[in-house]
Amino acid sequence: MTTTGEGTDHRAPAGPPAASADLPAATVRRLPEYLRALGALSESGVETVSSETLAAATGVNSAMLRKDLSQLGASGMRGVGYDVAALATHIAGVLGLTKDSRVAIIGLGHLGQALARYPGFSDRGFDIVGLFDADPGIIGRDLDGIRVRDVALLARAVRDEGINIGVIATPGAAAQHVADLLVDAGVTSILNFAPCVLAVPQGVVVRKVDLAVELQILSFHEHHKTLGPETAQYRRTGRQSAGPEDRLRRRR
Amino acid sequence: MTTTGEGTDHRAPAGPPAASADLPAATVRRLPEYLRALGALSESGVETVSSETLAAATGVNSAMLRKDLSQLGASGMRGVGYDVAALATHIAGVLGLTKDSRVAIIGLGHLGQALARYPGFSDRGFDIVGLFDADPGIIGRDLDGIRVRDVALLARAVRDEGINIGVIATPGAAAQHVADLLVDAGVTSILNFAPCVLAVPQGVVVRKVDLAVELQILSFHEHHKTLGPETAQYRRTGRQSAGPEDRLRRRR
DNA sequence: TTCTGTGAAAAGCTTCACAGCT
DNA sequence: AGCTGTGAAGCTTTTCACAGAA
Repeated sequence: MTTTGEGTDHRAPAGPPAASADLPAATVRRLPEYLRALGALSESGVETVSSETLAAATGVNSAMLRKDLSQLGASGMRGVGYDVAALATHIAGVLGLTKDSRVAIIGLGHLGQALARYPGFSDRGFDIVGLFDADPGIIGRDLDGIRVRDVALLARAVRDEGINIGVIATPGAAAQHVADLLVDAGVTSILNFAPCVLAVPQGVVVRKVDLAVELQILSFHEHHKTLGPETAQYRRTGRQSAGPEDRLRRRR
Repeated sequence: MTTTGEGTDHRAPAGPPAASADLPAATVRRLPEYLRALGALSESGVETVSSETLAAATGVNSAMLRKDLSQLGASGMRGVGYDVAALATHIAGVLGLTKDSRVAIIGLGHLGQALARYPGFSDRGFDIVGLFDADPGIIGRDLDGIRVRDVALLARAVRDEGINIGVIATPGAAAQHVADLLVDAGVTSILNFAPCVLAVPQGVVVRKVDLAVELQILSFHEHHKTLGPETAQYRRTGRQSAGPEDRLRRRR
């Protein structure tokens, strides 16, 4: 996503600070991983880290990590590495995590409830400010201090409460309707857990997570393992060296 | 999004018949989507479908769909399209869904419990046969008829009960240990929801789903919303999921 | 010396455009 | 006519390999 043939030929000479907008999609996908690994390092008291070490902690190639970071405008110190704290701050800034996002979850079946209570969201700067469902049996319930409201109130809540991310955890049949409500109310970022493709206008970003799809992909690999004994080469999963760095990771 | 340990495959030298093994990773990722759309079509009574229609239902380009299917060895009828039922059967076969997989979920916090009850798993041929946790307060509980067992019993259960997929939904700190248990017991397919990179031997496929990562990617796009929305790229409604995000696009 | 930043090459993925079957 | 199957082109992502800063 967001790719442009950039990277090398930045036309205007006097390059400003450096655009962190318009990064390659593949890079953006990896930034949260880097950020998480940096957080772990920071908690261990590490102050600087080499691309090699950080790459190992995130499962990528070190050259790619360096390229990602340089595209971001971040910079390390040759011969030394990257400053853990500064880099984390920089990445958080690029990801827009400096201000908390306001999230609504629509659909509070088992999955929606689990998402509502998932500590990883609030831990990483996402405020869950609205829970909505269409089932009268669920509306009015309290989940960790947030009351579930009728989905009919969604549009107003989006506007009044500054909600800018919608998480759809409804059954597939309701998902498009909910997406329409969100989009009409002005939400332009949607995370969709329903097993269906959503139609949304340009400018609205939808990311889809389908848990069953993940299992089916595993099934494929499982099914084809018997064939080509060593034709398929799975890179990266293998450990390269019981490096001293990976054993650390304590409390989140 | 999300993925880990994808194959970088080098095809075997001479390609005899037409293997459905060794498909490009990108193709494999789309197969479950095709299958879902075919299921929906089938329920609507549709018997044949064109690549254009099926592509629209899954949010991909029709040429790509055709290429995916031909790589699979499936074939349509020129001038007509694809037989819905036959194609669904074929894809299910390639994905190895003809025999049910046996799944264990380790870690039954909110997320694990939601996964244990997620109907999309059993609906699509995944039997959840084991639930494991380390917390005595959870061990012994019954979730939809399955009793949560002590994780100390995991290895034996894997062997005795033919478990071939492990789903890790523990906190990050416990995930590597659980992965080691699974691998030692012979599991070669792991779905990891814990926010950490797992080290596993070659041959073990790990897919990672990190819900917070998805939100952070949305945050990035939300944060960088600006300029040039004048690139009509996908007709009609927008695109879906981890699709191309484009913007500047030179004309040729 | 160590380790970053980056051209250049390689690999992979997607789209185009059209030949050719039904 | 309608639609598939596919070579070729274009684009993106990854990896290599090394110049050069600290």
